[in-house]
Amino acid sequence: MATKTAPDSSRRSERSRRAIYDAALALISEIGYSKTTIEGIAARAGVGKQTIYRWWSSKGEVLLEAFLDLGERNAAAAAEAAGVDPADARHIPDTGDLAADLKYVLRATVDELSDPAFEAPYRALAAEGMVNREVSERYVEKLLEPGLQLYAARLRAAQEAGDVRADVDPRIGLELFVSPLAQRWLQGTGELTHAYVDTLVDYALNGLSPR
Amino acid sequence: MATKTAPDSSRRSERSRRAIYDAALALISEIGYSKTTIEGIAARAGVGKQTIYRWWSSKGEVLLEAFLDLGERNAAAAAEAAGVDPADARHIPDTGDLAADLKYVLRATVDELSDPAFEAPYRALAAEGMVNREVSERYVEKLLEPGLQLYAARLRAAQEAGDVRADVDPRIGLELFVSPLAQRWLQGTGELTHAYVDTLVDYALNGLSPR
Amino acid sequence: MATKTAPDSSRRSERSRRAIYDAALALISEIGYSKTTIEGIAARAGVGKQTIYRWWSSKGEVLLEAFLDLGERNAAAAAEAAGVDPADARHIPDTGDLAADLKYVLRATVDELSDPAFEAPYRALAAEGMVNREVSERYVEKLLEPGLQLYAARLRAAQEAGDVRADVDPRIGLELFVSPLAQRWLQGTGELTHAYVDTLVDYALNGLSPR
Amino acid sequence: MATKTAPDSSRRSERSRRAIYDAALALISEIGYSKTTIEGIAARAGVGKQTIYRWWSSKGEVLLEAFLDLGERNAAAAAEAAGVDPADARHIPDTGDLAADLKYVLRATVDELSDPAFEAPYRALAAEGMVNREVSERYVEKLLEPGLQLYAARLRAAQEAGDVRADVDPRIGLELFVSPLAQRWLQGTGELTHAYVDTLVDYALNGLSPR
DNA sequence: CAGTAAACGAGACGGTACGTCACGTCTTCAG
DNA sequence: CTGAAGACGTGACGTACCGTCTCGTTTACTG
Repeated sequence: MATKTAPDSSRRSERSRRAIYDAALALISEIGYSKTTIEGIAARAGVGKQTIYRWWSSKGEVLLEAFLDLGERNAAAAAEAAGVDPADARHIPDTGDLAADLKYVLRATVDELSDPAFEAPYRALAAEGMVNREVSERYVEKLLEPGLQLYAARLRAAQEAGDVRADVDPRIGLELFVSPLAQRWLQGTGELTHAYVDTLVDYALNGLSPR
Repeated sequence: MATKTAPDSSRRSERSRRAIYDAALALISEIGYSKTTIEGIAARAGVGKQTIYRWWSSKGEVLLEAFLDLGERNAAAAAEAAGVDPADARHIPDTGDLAADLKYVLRATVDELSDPAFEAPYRALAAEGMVNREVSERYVEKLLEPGLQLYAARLRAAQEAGDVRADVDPRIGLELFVSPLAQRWLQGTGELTHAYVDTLVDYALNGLSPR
Repeated sequence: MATKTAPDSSRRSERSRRAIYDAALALISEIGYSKTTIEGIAARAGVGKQTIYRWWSSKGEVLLEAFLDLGERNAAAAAEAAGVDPADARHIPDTGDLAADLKYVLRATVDELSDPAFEAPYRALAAEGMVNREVSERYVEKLLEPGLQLYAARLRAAQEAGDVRADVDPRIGLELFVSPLAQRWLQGTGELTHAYVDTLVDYALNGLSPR
Repeated sequence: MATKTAPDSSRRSERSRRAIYDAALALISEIGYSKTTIEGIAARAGVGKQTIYRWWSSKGEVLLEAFLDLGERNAAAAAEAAGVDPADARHIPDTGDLAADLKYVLRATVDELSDPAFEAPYRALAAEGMVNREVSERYVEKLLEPGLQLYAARLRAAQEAGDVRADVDPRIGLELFVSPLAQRWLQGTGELTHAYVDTLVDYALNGLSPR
């Protein structure tokens, strides 16, 4: 006794989905999230508005999926280019030197966050997630958590190697260097440089108190 | 040949300002930021739309000022209630035990962030700030920075007492416990409890590596 | 290389046609002509939209045919019920008393026009015909003209009997009592009663000037 | 306890009203009533849609008022051009020869109904009135009735002069020549010529039966 | 203390976008 | 290989707000 007879996803037009993702990302980069409208996305994608409303319930959802799709395609492309198993592509290196490994990855993150093509949609998505419960959950689950898990895994490996105290909770420990970076980027409370993340790693590993 | 003949702020109606702040905060709590409209604020405040547009340029600005005003009134009320000089009201205590002092303040912050009356507008403001340059700057300057300065000051005092290494940059050091809290709250990446902030302070002060 | 590969009418589904006629007439009675949609007819008839578009080019056409079909079925049923040759069924009686015969038929027409089941679709059809050339022609040809011919025939018989002046054009003469009735019904310029049509017949036959 | 707080008509923009009337009539002449949209009228008039919805509730109402306005302006212009009191402008002449007077006026009506500029909107209005109760009432009251009253008055004068039987109801009598004309025009059941209306008048005044 | 200029409440205006509905066409899949 | 089902591009619907622009009406300063 469905009220609205859900659409039949097996008949969905792949062409339209692609075009909508592309249009959404392009518009957000060009004119910003708040000026991007569903009508504008539809027009740019050469698609009827109803085709968007049929499959998504809000602008935030479209953007989230577009962004996830972009991430997947990028990851696949990167993995392919490197001739690497995609499953390995996003690992944090483990050279045995924990500080060096973290600094390497966080420096790369700083560079990525400074890329204007990435920044506009990612920032918009984060803001939407802060205010829209539904987007928030999928955002954390699909985008944020997987990244954090990598850090947690690296910290656990370090614990086994004796480089991190055994009683440290990795899920909290990683926040000492990840969250400051996130906050500076999101709220603009400070500049993002390689030196800054190096300092963060040093402080986090060694603490602020004298040894 | 003035372009716009700026309004004469000496003639501004205090009554209207009050009513607009109240209406804005009420609406954001009741229906959320994105459903709050300038027209709605005006109607609720019993005010003409032009009176809003005369003094503010966007919904974000109205909210920001309403929120600052709320903070000031709360602070003044709290100080008065405590019979304390308002200038002292927001200090971080210095009992000589840095960890205890930080835990005390951060636990209070956790409680404050869990207050629904505070949460909706504050969160909305943070989200707006992430996306709107103008709001962002005033938000950081007026709301975020003053709070961070208090932590920085406390850390500097701790350095003089030898409880924090002399080579630590207090502005970065404070982020080790403040930013994780902020991120969990804004992005919902974990729960906010007193135990959590206690752990944060311990990790931050003592580091993750074995001593 | 046919342009449109016209549908093969020999393969047409009689079941669908019936269902579409029924659905169309039911919807027009229930919700009115302008709120009746092709999509709605298709859904109600349990038929694909294409099945409608294949055989009719507009809502007006569907209605027109549905109505013609209804009329035919009614006539056949009435004739059968009366045990009469259907060809005679729609004749205007000729008792020798022209005025009485006309009054009899026009009174029946008044009753018919007051039947709500008849009224909604018929009125919608008339309105559509006033604005849509294509519908108009078929409407006049199939529905209006046959009725008018009956009056013309009766007037011609009256001319032979000497009850109507020989120089009168029956096609114009009949309008004196038929058109006023039609206008009152269509435009609501006056009430429709048996007394009214009696008066019309009297005036038409005897004229307005003193004799 | 009004649900919608009716608009303040004293603040209404005369400019917009004019532009909307003009746009509506132009569009109906150019592309027909059913293809004319509120959006189209607004665009053509250089007006926001809401300005139309604020003052009218349907396309039919806009057209009706546009048409009434057109009629008033025409009448005023005609009266001025003729140097005549506008109150006299629409009288049916009374030369003492009833048949001649009626033929004169009906011939003029035929000419008017053949004017394409007049025809499209007038016909659309009549059709709308047949189907839309609200429009219908105002249509009859404002457009149809005043015209019919003129004929009724002329017939009453003829009764006093002894040219029409005293027992004839003028409101019904006039339908003998007015309604046939209306029906031919609206439903296209026959051609409209001067000869036709002459015949109508003759039949109506003298009846169809031999004298 | 009147005169007057600005701020005010109200809300109409030209617009943009919303989310929904139906159009007429095109594609898929079951009988 | 027909026909129901329904997704698609299109475009109008009627509504909500936008930011601007008059309207009178307070309100508070100035002469």
